[in-house]
Amino acid sequence: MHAKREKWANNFSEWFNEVIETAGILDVRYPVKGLYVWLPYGFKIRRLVTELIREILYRYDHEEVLFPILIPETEFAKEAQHIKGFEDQVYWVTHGGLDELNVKLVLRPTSETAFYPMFALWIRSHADMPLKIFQIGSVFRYETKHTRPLIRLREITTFKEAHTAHASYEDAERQVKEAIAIYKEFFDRLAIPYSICRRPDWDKFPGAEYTVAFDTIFPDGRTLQIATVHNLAQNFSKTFEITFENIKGEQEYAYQTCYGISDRVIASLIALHGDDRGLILVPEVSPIQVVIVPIWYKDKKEEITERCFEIKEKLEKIGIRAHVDDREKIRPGAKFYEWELKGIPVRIEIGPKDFEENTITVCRRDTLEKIRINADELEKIKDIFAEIYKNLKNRAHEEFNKRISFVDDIEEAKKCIKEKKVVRAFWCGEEECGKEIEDKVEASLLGILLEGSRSAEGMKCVNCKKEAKYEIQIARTY
RNA sequence: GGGGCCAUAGGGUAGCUUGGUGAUCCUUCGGGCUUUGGGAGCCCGAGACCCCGGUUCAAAUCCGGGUGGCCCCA
Repeated sequence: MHAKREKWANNFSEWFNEVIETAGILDVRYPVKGLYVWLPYGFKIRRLVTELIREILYRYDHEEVLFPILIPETEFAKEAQHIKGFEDQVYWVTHGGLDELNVKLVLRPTSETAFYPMFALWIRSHADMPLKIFQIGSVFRYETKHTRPLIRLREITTFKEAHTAHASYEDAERQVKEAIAIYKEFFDRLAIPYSICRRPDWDKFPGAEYTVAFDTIFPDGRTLQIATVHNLAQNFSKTFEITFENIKGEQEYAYQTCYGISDRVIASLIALHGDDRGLILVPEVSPIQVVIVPIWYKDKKEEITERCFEIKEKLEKIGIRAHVDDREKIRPGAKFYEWELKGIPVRIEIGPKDFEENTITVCRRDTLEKIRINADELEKIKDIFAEIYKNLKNRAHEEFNKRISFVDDIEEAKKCIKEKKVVRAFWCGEEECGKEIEDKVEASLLGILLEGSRSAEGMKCVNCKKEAKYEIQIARTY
């Protein structure tokens, strides 16, 4: 059994905005368009999510750094494709006090042009590589489209970007695969389903040789790009003079990759697991994993409260983040709704009956199922976490798969898109034909499916009917 | 990229056409008494016309501009 998902399914946009505010994630009333305030509860989720990616990146030998937010125009404009891709969406700092600056500064929209002049100084020989570093911080983009909390921001506050340099193209290719593995683990642990596509050339990162992207599917049928991995080859190293002495003693340009994830992970976490009662958090990133609500009864009040705190301590001893909600003015029912809205995976109730019989009443947020267990069997809570994770993951994957339609006719593709589906079809690989597909179905060609794709052998292109080379994914996007 | 709608207490609304003491129900917050196994009841209290300019004796209301929000189409 699960709580209803009617509003979530039918009126997603409203549901999302409401939950973000009422659950205490963001305050959207900050007086600048596209900028929002992280509230304490949202900030805790954000911290746990960034800790998770940090842990994985460290395990894969990445080192963390922090670069300045301002980039001089002279560096920013060096790479022709890059500036072309970003010039219409950067914020400029043009003045220092009343003086006009000689060299204007951009608020970084991404940090390649901040990192790479330093790479040129740091890298001297093949022994300095692979160089793998990352940072977590804000980037700024002057979005002209409709801004949305966590989805389309003017300040992306949680941009987790990694930059690497390598002594060979092969090693950069290996790094692309490693980055994909890192992101797969990250999203898997958050129970977020995704597809992995190689973006078409006309939609790759400005300055990259190619771009691989992770997309998930939202309840309204639109896809959301949640991570990208770029092979930069030698494009940036040539403009930023990042050279190294190779084994043969020759100077060579470095091979580079970069990859990033934004606040959209948290948007997905909220959107994909929630229901009409609010959030449902994956236990690993829930600021409170177990909330304990005392059910007071006349003369037993103090003993029951005491028991609650004993349980909390025992839970903390076995590594569970627990909280006792002992607010006096709010009745238990109101507390239940509030913690459900916030997505706390497990609630424990301790009332007079539990007190007498040394039991606790355990309620799961995902299924709302209530059971009573012995108060000495707290290890069982960990099993319940595992079950919640598994259940959320299965449910999200089912939703994801339900949204995908396999199509071999362009009219049918158009129809499916209209019905809020994500389309998979075969494609000849020609750019002209690909753009024609986008025009015809009024959606974006997300790219060539890299994982879980069907063989294109003997298949025909969905549009031109010539020999197909790849399976592609087409969708309306955020 | 194009078009439309909107802004009044923490949230949701009425008032605006026809300028004249800013109201309402539901809610939020503070205080008090009774309560507590799924959103408690009663009493008392707090809190608002988005910003800048114009018209006017007088602007929430009319006019201009700005900022912010939402929706539809491409």
